[in-house]
Amino acid sequence: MLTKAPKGTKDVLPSQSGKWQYIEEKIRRICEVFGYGEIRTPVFEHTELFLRSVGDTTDIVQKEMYTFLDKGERSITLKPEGTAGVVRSFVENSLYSAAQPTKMYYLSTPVFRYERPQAGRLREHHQFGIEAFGSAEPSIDAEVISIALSVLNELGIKGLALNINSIGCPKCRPDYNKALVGYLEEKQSGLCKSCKDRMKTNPLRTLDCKEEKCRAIVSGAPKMLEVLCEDCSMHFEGLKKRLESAEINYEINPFIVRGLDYYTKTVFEIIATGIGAQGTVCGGGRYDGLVEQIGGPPTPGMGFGMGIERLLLVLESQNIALPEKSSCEIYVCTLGNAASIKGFEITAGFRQMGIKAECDHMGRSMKAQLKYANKIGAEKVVIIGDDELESGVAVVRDMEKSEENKVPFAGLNEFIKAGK
RNA sequence: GUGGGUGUAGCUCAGUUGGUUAGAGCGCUAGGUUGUGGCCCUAGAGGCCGUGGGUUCGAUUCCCACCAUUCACCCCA
Repeated sequence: MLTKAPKGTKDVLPSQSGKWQYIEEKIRRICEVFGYGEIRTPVFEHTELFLRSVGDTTDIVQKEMYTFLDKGERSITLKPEGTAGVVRSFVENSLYSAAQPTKMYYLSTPVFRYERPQAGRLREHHQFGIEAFGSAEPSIDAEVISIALSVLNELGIKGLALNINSIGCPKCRPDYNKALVGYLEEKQSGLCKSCKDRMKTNPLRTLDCKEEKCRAIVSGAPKMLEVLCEDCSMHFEGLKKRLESAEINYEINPFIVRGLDYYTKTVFEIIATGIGAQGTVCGGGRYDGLVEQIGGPPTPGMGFGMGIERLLLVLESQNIALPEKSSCEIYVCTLGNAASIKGFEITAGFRQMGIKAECDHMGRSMKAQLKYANKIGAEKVVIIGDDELESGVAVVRDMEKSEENKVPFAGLNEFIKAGK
């Protein structure tokens, strides 16, 4: 137990962290191009924030949060999603008083949910996310969605499906809910138990029930898209037009509703096949009432979350190899104590020039040192033994070509630099 | 929270129809040159056969429980 990471958590080992860094660099560049600035918010927030934003009837809040009392008796929760903290910060720091829109991203922020782990699901995972405040125009919806797609394209991922839908606004959704509940009540006897509950608490959620019998019933239900109010309908049309003009393929999926209460109008998911049952790599939507609900001025918002671990699963399933950095440019091989000291000095000199250099720390034989140098992918090896110490001239071996040169100690830096 | 699968070396896995010292490949360490890597050869280190209980003369093997892990449901990134 002592030497076991908690259930649903994973170490990112040095052999893997290069992939993370590569992805993160790509994402940062794309966000910059789109004009989004990075925001970092705390790993934990007041529990109240999530109750109010995510919604206290949602599964996330009801059974998945890591909540505890701190020593000052405050109820604290490890963030179960990325948006709430950013909204809180937006309000707290009065970012709404600057020129709008406010466009922000967060990267590899840890997110916690107490769930049973499975393929593509962890108790701690990491998200890249976008939040854009202040614009009610579908233009920003299209921009946010295209950021997600840019990231996926840039990484060479193929064959993902963009699903979009509109779930209306406080003006039109109540009417729809009424119509939906009316329809469901007629067919009530055929519904599963949880759908019967959902009819009362959150009827929209029946739309994405996985039960065969429910799906059959729900497929005949009235569609939100058919009863959107004028405003929502125009918004959705505006989004579609912009996606089309950017040649972004999408599918309208009236059954995606999302499990967080704050969504309005646009919702979307980007779905991968081939990484197990949890195929949603990216999900998000518009949240026009959220800022106000948290105590800020009425401010529209739009955003998404993307799971880094799921992204890595997709890359793996599509056999996309990410470029690896060369780990060692120069290995300094030394024989004996005096040479070891000189080698340490020479290694330090290389490092000061920004060259990736290593030396022996194991007191190994020359043969073993060369084996090791080969194993870590050293491009060149500088060899220093008694002869070299005496003459002040080192042997520089090119590992790939198996060629050797004699180079005076004083000229080593120049020689290596010239060879690069 | 519910259901199924799996737990033998660092990793991937054999194996014991219940019987003395539990195996392979890879990896690791050393050697095969007195100062030269990759290939090859040799040797070595490394296992409470997940944990606890039961059956038995005897359990890593059979039974039960627990734990871990994995896949799926619920839900989500």
